[in-house]
Amino acid sequence: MPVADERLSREERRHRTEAAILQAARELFAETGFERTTIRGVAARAGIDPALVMQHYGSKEGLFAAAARWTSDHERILTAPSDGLPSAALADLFDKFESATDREAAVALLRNCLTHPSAARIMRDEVMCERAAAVASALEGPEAELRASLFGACMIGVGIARYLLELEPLASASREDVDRLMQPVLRALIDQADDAPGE
Amino acid sequence: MPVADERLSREERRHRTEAAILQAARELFAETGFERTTIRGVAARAGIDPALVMQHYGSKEGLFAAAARWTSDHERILTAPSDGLPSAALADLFDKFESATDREAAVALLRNCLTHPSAARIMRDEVMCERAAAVASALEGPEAELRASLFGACMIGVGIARYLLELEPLASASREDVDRLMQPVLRALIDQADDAPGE
DNA sequence: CAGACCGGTCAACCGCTGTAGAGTGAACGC
DNA sequence: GCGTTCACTCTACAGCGGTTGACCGGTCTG
Repeated sequence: MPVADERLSREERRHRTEAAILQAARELFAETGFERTTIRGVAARAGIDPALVMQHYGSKEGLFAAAARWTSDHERILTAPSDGLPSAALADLFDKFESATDREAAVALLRNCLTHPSAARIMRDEVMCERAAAVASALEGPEAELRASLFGACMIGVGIARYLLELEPLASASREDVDRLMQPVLRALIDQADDAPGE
Repeated sequence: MPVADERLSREERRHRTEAAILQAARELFAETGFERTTIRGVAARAGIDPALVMQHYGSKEGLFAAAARWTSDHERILTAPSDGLPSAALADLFDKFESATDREAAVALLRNCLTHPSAARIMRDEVMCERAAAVASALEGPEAELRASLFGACMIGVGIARYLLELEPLASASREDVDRLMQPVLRALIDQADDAPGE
């Protein structure tokens, strides 16, 4: 008894089970991390046989790679005016972690990026690196790259504290309040052109 | 062949092997995380028998609890004047992660706090909660707790980006540069008493 | 309609890992 | 000196988890 006992075309069946597996995998990777989620657990949640997971994704690694994708639009940051950059970056973060469709995948990636090699690689090379470059290009003044790094670091910190560690009162605060309070924080990194290094 | 083939008192031997086990455990927990660290691996690195680890620490959980301790002096933050708070907090972070003795334990805790339940608990309850309270008590104006949360979030972010993900150029930047650039950032959270919520 | 095709299931393998228990020899207290 | 204690080792167990290959039954194609 796979996806449903309706009579469906092969193609349609395959598509639905792949989606079911991916959904289950995302949930478990997000909740308990890579090591503690088992193929059997994913299969059970998806209501299918463990071997089927292997058939579709090859290995647990392959499953994770398919599940923990970070779909990001750098344009939103690139096209933002310099003084709208904090809002744009925060909105991107909020959208991702409060979207019904992207949340699990984003949490799955973020939760594992400290302990799982390939998650760390994606996080470092595909997410942070490109975003930092986008931010840096928008910054003026000295040490643009370093300030962009710190910008990214603060964003990671807020994401982890709010959505993974769920520290209060940050986790329950409204999106607007966080946005308002973080604005001057991030702006401090943008407007440091005058505070030249002490040479 | 335990600690060394010298002839030592039992007490001394016990003490030395416990230290060797703890050192090996800290390194591995810090490098590869809790799940990928095996008792056998720890024992091998310490040059002793796996069963000995169990005898000393009871279980893998017990070993981790002993290895990932966060020794922090909140006084440094509590006694800091309001405008010296950023420096104090950053200095505390730097000291911990650049100290030869504390680094491994701190990395071990931080690396596992997203995937390991007890590490998450320590991080949330013992580290962040107390520190946030200390920071909040130093803040004035509305939303002190929320601003303290964000303060902590940024600190976590910098720690993770610099010492775990090792994002460049942040990871290689000098302590002084990071301190200088982060000062106005953290100060923005402290000095927001006037930007009252929009009511 | 017959044979290939393919999504799906079942049962099993095999290596690894946490953990337990019996045993050993040197250090300790008397 | 002598029995006890204790750090330490060896061996083994039991369970789990990723992965595999044989098999089944409905769907597709000519």
